[in-house]
Amino acid sequence: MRIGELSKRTDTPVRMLRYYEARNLIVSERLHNGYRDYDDYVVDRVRQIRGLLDVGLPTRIIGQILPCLDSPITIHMPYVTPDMVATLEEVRDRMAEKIECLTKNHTAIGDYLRAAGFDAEAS
DNA sequence: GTTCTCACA
DNA sequence: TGTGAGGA
Repeated sequence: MRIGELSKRTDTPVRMLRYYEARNLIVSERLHNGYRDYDDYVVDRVRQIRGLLDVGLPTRIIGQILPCLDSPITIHMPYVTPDMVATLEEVRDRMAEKIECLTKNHTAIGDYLRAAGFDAEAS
């Protein structure tokens, strides 16, 4: 697919998609006319990138982490810088907080629905 | 109509 | 990262 479609499917500005590519976060082939051509798996890749970005990971670090999250899980850690470790720990903790918060609200809403007699949802 | 690259202050 | 120029 071309960049316009990828943009729609991932809800990411075309501008940012080219930016991610410049940062080596995603790759693309080139059509005869020079247009970028993306494989379907890139859609999930971009969503994963957006997810990491949302939690505060800079593209700089995502570029080093992403290869480790690829299909054949290659735990290849070339150069792990101290600041990279620090950033990851911080992000990991922030995610834990977010998960805890979500779990709490998930439970609360489930309880409410059940109490109101509208449940049917698996907890 | 779509995408491309380069570059700005 | 938004925006515009100038091409193909």
